[in-house]
Amino acid sequence: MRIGELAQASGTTTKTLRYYEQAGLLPAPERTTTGYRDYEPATLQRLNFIRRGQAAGLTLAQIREVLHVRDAGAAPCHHVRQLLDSRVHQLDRQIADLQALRENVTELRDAAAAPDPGACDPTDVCRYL
Amino acid sequence: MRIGELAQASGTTTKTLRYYEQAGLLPAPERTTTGYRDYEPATLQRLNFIRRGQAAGLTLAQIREVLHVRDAGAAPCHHVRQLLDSRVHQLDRQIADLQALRENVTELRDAAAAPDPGACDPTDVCRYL
DNA sequence: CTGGACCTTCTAGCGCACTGGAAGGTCAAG
DNA sequence: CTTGACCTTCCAGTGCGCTAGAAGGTCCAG
Repeated sequence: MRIGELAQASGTTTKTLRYYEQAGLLPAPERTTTGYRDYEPATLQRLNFIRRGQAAGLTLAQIREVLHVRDAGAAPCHHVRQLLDSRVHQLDRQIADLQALRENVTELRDAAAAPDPGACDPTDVCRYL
Repeated sequence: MRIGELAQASGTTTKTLRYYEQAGLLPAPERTTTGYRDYEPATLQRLNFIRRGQAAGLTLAQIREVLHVRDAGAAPCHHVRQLLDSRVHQLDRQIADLQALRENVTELRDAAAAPDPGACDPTDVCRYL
């Protein structure tokens, strides 16, 4: 399987595949006599795993670690469980932060929407922010 | 007011102040005869405005635009109102996205927490993701 | 044999908001 | 006079996940 095929099959680009290899997410594949990369079909599973990890908001570094655990022969279940758990907590924090921010920005916007356009203080930049 | 003083008064660093100048957020200040930057006290207001804008999640590019409107002599109220309004919508989208993601990741995590550690398919990387 | 699609490596850039460090000038206290 | 804190400019790097482009080799259909 050449890189272009794999790119198409996995819905990514050849650039990205070479980048993943260099980043340690994909093992260096066999080469044809002329130097072309020659991937095993199983690489597709690996790429799908990477995509699922990304969809869950994991970083490539985290995904790479899971893959390395797997490559070392161990079942990464425990590791994955921990990652997902801390990701949920992180999302909770992010959501709470954004909601608080939304409150503040909404207040500012409502104040700015109130009719009183002439009262801006020349010594300040803008009384609405 | 020298750059170090201003940095301390505004709770930032001299590096950041020079960066803001280069990025068009602060006007180039006067210089002493020996080349030191000599800021007007009003710069502190400007920096506070920048900080409030950042706290609302505006980018420096957006803040810079508001400042330029102000510097051109116009009241930036309308512009600020629009920025805040689109920022609220953006936050709504971000929050909704994160909440949906949280649902998905929680499901994955719960599946991973279910007791059945031996059933991993060797042809796949991890059945939990 | 030619053309075009594919492949290779390499270097460098994106956006964002800084941050670090080198090499040098200035200022004030002791 | 020296020390150390401050200031100057300039260049380069951070993290993240790619993306762009150059210069060249390979493969296959017509």
